[in-house]
Amino acid sequence: MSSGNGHTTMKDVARLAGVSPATVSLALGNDPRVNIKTRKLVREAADKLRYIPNEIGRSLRSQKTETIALVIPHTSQHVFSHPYFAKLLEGITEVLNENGYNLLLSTTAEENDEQSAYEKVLRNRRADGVIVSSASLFDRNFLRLVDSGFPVVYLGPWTNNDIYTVERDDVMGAFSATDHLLKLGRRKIVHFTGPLNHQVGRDRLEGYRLAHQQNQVPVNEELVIEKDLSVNAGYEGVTELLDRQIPFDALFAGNDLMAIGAMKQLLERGIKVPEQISVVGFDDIDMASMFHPTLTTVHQPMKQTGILAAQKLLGVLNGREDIEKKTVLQTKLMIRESCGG
Amino acid sequence: MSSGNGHTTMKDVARLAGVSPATVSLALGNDPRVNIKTRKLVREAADKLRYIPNEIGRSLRSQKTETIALVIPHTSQHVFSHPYFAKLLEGITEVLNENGYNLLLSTTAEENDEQSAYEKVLRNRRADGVIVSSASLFDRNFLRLVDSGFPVVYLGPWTNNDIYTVERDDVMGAFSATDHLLKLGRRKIVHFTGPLNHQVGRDRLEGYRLAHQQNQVPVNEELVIEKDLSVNAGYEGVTELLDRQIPFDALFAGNDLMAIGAMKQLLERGIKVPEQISVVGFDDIDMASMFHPTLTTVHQPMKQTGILAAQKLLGVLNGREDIEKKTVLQTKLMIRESCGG
DNA sequence: TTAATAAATTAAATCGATTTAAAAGGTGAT
DNA sequence: ATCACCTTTTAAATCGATTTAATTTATTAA
Repeated sequence: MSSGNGHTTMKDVARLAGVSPATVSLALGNDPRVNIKTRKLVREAADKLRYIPNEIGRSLRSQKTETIALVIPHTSQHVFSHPYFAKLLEGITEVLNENGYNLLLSTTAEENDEQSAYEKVLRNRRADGVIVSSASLFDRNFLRLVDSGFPVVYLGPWTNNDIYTVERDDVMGAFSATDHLLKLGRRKIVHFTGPLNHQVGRDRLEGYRLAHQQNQVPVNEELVIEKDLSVNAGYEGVTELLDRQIPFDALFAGNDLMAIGAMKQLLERGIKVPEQISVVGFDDIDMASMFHPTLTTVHQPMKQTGILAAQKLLGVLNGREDIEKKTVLQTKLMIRESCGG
Repeated sequence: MSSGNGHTTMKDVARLAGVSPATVSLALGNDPRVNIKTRKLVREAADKLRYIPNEIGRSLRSQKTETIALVIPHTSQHVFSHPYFAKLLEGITEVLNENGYNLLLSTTAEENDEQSAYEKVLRNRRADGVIVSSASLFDRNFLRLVDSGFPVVYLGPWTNNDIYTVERDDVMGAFSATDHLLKLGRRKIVHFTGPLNHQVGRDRLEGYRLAHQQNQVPVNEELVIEKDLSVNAGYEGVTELLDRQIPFDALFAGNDLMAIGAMKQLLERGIKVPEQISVVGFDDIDMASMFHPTLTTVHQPMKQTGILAAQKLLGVLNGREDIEKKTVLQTKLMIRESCGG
């Protein structure tokens, strides 16, 4: 039933149909140059043999892989556990499935130049394009990738108009959260920022400052604390604040996980949310509304980000000219119980 | 600097080094047949041109892709949002990265025969092997895949010894949870099962029954309720029980998400956990200990599952003979606050 | 019937690597 | 100088498809 190692190849179909491999290729591609009767003949032979084209062979010739890579730069792998990642993946796979594309998931533990996820996947030609999840600023591997002209969609803010991006208005999101707390009369608002070597963290901090400025409330720098975006960081952040007896009446956490960790510790210390401390998060993960009190948070369209990024990349790959470089998604403050008022 | 479309190919290296492509291939493979001085020469030329072999060409010839696929059968894509998936992915990518393998993520929305994730990825030859996340029983596409002899590691229980599996002792896990509740004196224990067309759901139900049997407590079939494994299912499950005024004093949820949803609804109805109702979950997701009360649950080693599955598959691909067909991971009851006692 | 033209098919090159078998180059013994 | 043998290099086939250019077959016009 097959030629070589046990798989049905085009040659097998050609032999059964009594035509040449070239005809098979054209016929299956429904090329009008092939007689309609021959086309039918070939299709029947292909069906009978359950022929599925070998994508590797096809890729080599066409210089296309019908695959895109999602690159997550040198990470502690915990990203996977972040709900953002799951939703992003949902969106991406939905679009890719609709368009018959495959998804290669690429991570690198080290920042190793040679073996960086960028070098590996891209120059390998294993994917036609990449979606790059927000990298730390000034990663030179990433910059090299951009320079190389390889199709990239970057998830996050980018200063100039060189590359395709899907971003959130983090400044505005953080502004709305902080502004809401200020309007509620809170004046000592702690902000747990995410890592400040990522633009996300910087932008949210900027929004926090902006809200203070507009409400003519000075920022107490002691209340701005850099943390990583984990539950634990939130938990420990509150521990430290309480132990150091720093007074505060609200917390704007860099993301929901931190907010959840913080609320946990506040609860354990017998501090009432929102009566004593108002808490606001960022992301609006599914769990946000499962806690008691339910978490007020800045909603960001995570799945939509994945959808748009994938559509954008496919658009670029298909040579469409009408693709805008920058897509900015708006956030929305979801007011629930954790901030009171 | 390059031959065709802008990428450095082996021919380019050969030209620069003044040797034939064949020599380049052998030299870079460090074949002793090539003179040591030539090898050095070639390596230098390759470095100078920043040559990276085209994996597609290599794959076509070697019939290997250095890629494995994680197949998630016809799913509502919500799987991604389940913490189990994230941890699994962590484990898998860790092993793959160590071994220079790529990961292809493959899902299918439909059960469509032709386009099933199995057909697509496997017969395409885009991956050397697959890890299949627990499928619904009797999926004929899956059975066909197994028959084809394609390297497969299946995540979940399998009746015979035909295929490589990594499984949990779900029966035992569910037993320990239920037994614990019974030992606490609970007699009307609700069980929200997961979908019963999956072996997981069946096994956990079996453990639930077994515990009753051993404790000589009859099972009230009205308390066994089939639900999907979501937060919402747990929430609504409790709503229905309360609305139908079915008395119960404990709940063993098929997973933590359901338990969390259930606790949410109990809280809203003013029913105290664990004083009035004891709750136990299954999985031990990170969030389990963030709730109040903290969730008693059956721990399963999710990341370890990924690690073992990946190691097993790579072992099979490398032709190792000492790989055991079946690996069964043990669970562990984590006693926290939600069940009292 | 033959020439000109159109339609259908196929041989062969190509994509980028690997690998086998053949060729070329060296060395030492006789 | 010749032969045998070993080392090194390379030509050519191969993997499985696509596509161009050439060939074969069919159709129409004269």
